[in-house]
Amino acid sequence: MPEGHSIRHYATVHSNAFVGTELEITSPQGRFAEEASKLNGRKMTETSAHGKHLFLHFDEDIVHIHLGLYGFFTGRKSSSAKEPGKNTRMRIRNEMFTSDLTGPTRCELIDNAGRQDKISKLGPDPIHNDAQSENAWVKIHKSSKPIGQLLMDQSIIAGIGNVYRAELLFISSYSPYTPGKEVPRHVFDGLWADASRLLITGSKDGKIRTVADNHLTDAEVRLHGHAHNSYVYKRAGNPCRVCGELVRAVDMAGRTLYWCSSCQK
DNA sequence: TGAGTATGTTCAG
DNA sequence: TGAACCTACTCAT
Repeated sequence: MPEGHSIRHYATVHSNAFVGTELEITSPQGRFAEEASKLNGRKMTETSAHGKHLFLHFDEDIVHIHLGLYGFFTGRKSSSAKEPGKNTRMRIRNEMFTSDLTGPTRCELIDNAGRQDKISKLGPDPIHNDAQSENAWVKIHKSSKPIGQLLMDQSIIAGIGNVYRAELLFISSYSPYTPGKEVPRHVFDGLWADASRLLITGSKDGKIRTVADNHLTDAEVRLHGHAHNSYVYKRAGNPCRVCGELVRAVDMAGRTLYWCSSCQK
């Protein structure tokens, strides 16, 4: 589920497993083979994340990864790691841990200037304690595009995807169709605070969890930890957890937006 | 077995 | 705005 929370999660996992140790780096699929051979045998020095972009640092060389729609990492103890599949773009391995990367939109070797360039095109990331929410507010406050579209724009706020977009707007009881310039400051502040809280919670175990316990059904409570619960995301045609009205799915700028027209005025 | 779908980005027109 | 990219999974045939 590659929204900002998973990227932060992967940054932490790779930092804990690999930083400071000598690594075996390969590209079983071959599409990262040249770069992998340059990194093979070296030490990872740090990891960082901004929005949906992950950076694995090897001194001046940095692996920039964007998972896109399908990309994911599989992590295992090296003692129990299987042979990599033919689609494994990159395998990172030391004595203790093995991480396989599959299906990323981007996996490339860049330098620090390249990393700065990527980050400069992104808005503030609510998962960072020192993020400047003011920069996002200024852009939203000037825009006539609907807030549902603006929240997904990575150059305004980095890290929010379709799931968090739908859930954040539901939690705020706000209509996704309100133009950005008509969104009051206190609503924006609430959205930002919730985004920050939910992204940080989600990054701890790499899962999106947005529904308060008192809004879960008994069956879902029994499945807690296994079920993928949401208020509105992918719940089109089902009754809203709060008011009972049917959740809607509509197209907004090419992406499916889920919302409750009764709760979100 | 094949079609359809998905948490995203980029580029051509 | 639509297509392309990339992979895994579900569902219908």
